[in-house]
Amino acid sequence: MGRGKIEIKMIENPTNRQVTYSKRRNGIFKKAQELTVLCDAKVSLIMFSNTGKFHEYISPATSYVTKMIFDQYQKALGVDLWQAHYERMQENLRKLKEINNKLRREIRQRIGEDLDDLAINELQELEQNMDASLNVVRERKYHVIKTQTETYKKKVRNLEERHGNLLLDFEAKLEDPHFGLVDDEGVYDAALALANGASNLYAFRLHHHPDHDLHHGRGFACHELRLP
Amino acid sequence: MGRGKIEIKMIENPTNRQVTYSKRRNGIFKKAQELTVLCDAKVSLIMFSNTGKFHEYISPATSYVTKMIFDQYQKALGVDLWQAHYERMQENLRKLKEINNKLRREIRQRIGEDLDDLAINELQELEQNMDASLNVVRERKYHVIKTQTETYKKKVRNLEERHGNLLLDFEAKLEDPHFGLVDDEGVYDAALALANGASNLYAFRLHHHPDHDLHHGRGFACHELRLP
DNA sequence: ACCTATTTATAACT
DNA sequence: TAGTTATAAATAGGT
Repeated sequence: MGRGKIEIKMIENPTNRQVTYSKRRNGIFKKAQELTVLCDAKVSLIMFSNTGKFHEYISPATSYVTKMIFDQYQKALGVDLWQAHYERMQENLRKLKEINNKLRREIRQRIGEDLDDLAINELQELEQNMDASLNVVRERKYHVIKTQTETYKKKVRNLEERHGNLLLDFEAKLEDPHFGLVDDEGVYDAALALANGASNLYAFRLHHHPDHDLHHGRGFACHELRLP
Repeated sequence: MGRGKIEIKMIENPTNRQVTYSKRRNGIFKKAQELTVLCDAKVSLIMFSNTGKFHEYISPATSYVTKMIFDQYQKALGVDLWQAHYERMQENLRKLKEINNKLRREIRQRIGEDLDDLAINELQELEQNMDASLNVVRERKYHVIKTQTETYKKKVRNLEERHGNLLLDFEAKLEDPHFGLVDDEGVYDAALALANGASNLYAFRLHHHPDHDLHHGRGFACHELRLP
């Protein structure tokens, strides 16, 4: 898989060999990593280049069973393949902590703390930055409000229209000779039942996550659709 | 690389997972074998499926070297300490990553990104929060500007005063009989030399980082103290 | 390092 | 499980 097909035999040119080693090593590591994720497998991959350079990929422990089996295998061999992994983990941990601290500091400054060691131009920059961001947030808020308001308006209009149609329909039926009704109470109950039963058909579900809805919006919907 | 692209995440269907494991395992083994030949490398590849099945590829002449190196690792470092810390480290790592993501999200929101999944009340809160923070930053900025301006004012006032005293002193000396001077040119030169020489004593260094100074502040100071 | 023509691996299907 | 094939991914050779 490349510009040309190659025969699988030792690459004589040391430079090419080194380049190929590096590329293919990364390829294999990537595939090993994918295998651990895709198939919940445990992989230990250790390699030495012909120049003696050492590289490895040790998959993190995945499922409990897999880890146990792997541990047993290690025990049997008396080999701790985890050592290098541990060191890499420590390095990761260190880096993450560092990044974390930077992030925290950035947030603190954006909350208005920790400003003492900012120079005047840094302060100026931060202020402008925050001002711009605030505008973005404001615009988003207005957008959301506008969109939601329009959505609810539409839904209410729709509901009202359907409700009105129903009542018209019902009235029409009242005048229909096939629907002669005995007394006022009966008329009232029937109308109520029809209206209520029908409104279930129009109960609107909000499409996405419930958290996405305005509280007042949900309250409204519930109220409109609650049965007596 | 198949009929469709797949996401790298655990394959839920056990049958598919098994099939993929088997195929990809063979793919990796093949690549490992090719690497040993092409690049004269030593590879040790051990894997367990999540069902506990064990497979390995050990390139010729590798296992001895590999074992030796790992034995050395073990000897050099207290292996048992590792196991005790490992679980906690993993937990730490996980938590740190989680916190990191939260922090990043918070920052992104405060930068005005990632606002799409905020509800209207959350947006409202964010906006108020940012507004308050922005005010804090502004106040801090004004405070810094005010403080620096006053400091510079004081320094300038001090300089002017000293300079004035010097000139007075010099004039006094001119009138002193011990300092009889021959001609106007001489008087002028001497005064100039004294004034210039003296002003070096009062050249003020800004205490902190150069970046901390107002640009106009620096420009001003340089101008005042530049020698003719 | 990066690019891309080509080969190779493999996902979905049988 | 083994084979087929359309497509994604890896990479050989080049810059």
